[in-house]
Amino acid sequence: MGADVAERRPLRADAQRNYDKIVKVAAEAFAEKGTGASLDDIACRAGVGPGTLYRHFPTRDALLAAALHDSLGELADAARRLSVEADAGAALDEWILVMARHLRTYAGLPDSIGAAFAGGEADSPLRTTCMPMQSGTRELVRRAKEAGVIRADVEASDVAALIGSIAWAAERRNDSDETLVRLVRVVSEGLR
Amino acid sequence: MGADVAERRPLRADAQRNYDKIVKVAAEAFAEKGTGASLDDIACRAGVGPGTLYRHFPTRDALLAAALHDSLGELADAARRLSVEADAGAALDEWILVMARHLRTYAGLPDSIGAAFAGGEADSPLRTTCMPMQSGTRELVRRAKEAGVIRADVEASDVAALIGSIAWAAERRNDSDETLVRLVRVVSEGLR
DNA sequence: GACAATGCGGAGACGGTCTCCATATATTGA
DNA sequence: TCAATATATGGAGACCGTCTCCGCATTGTC
Repeated sequence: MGADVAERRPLRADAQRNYDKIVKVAAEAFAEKGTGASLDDIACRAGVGPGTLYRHFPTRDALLAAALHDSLGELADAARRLSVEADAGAALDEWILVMARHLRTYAGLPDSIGAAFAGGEADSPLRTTCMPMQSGTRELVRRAKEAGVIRADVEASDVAALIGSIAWAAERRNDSDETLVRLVRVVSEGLR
Repeated sequence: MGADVAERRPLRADAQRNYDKIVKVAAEAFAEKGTGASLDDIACRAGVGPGTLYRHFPTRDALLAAALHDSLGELADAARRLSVEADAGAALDEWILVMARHLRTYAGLPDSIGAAFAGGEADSPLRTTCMPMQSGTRELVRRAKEAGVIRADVEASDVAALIGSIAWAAERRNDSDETLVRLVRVVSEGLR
């Protein structure tokens, strides 16, 4: 949970302590209540005032990005690994599944990330943090197209949207991982 | 916009007038702001107090169901027409497209309907109103399976979930109808 | 015209978001 | 060690949306 950030000035010791505590509590709250968890409540549970929370994290997305920071690293690793996999089709299939599972970390995550990418704000912290998701998808789709294993009339952004939508549906229905796999397979097959 | 309802007692004349006006205004507001439009604001625009709105429509879903009432009828017609179509595969494909388009009537509609079906409340007015969506999907999937044109390991509820998720994604990205068709095709193909 | 029965409005409680600034704490350098 | 300064804090409160309650108004009926 080392949510340390390379900022202009290092934070004052007490500020860093608060920052870390807030991120830790936020991760728990998001896991429990979904991405819509009350921010004032998170501040309270972290033992700080609302003002403190909002100075460190001006928007909900900023806090969400911080809470997601570590696990997003793992996803970037997966992207690197899969992009050198020999079988481009199988690599894409696995990527889709890994992504879909990842988007179930918190209830509402596909919504939050979808909004961050759809909204105009290009410098949204959540968007920045989730860049590996986009770039990974783009790269793996590119390779799959190059290998001729998926149809040409589908864009990488479509694949990203489909992954998000599958995760959204699975969350809505509280699906088992087994069911998620079934939904993912429909999309994977449909891309062929 | 004949949102008349067969109730135990006919409404008093003024009450019926208010009811109709609220539904009319609500349809506009939902179209403009999505399913999350402010209810107090709808009441205000309809020239009634919040209390009046909440007595007629105890929940947001109840109002949404009333606003959707008419167009849902058209959908039921489509279901009837398609369920006697000779080509069961083509019928299912068209149904998926019709449904997906319908779910874009209001921003947030897939969310609202998804929650109504996922939530425990079996007598939710939105759920009741949207029954044709579920039964139509079930029937068309049944016929397609019988004809052997779609894979056996997919449930009707999976198809319903996939349709909703496509509509969700299309809304998020503000997709053109053309793009929606592309996404729908991926799912249709994936079911084969 | 009078009297139920029915329906209405809007004040206000509640909970969430987010801001502002007087106060408190950490850090620095003499 | 102890100012002096830079930095960070918390919580009161403005704002907005939801939803309820109940004194008052309107309608339908005899």
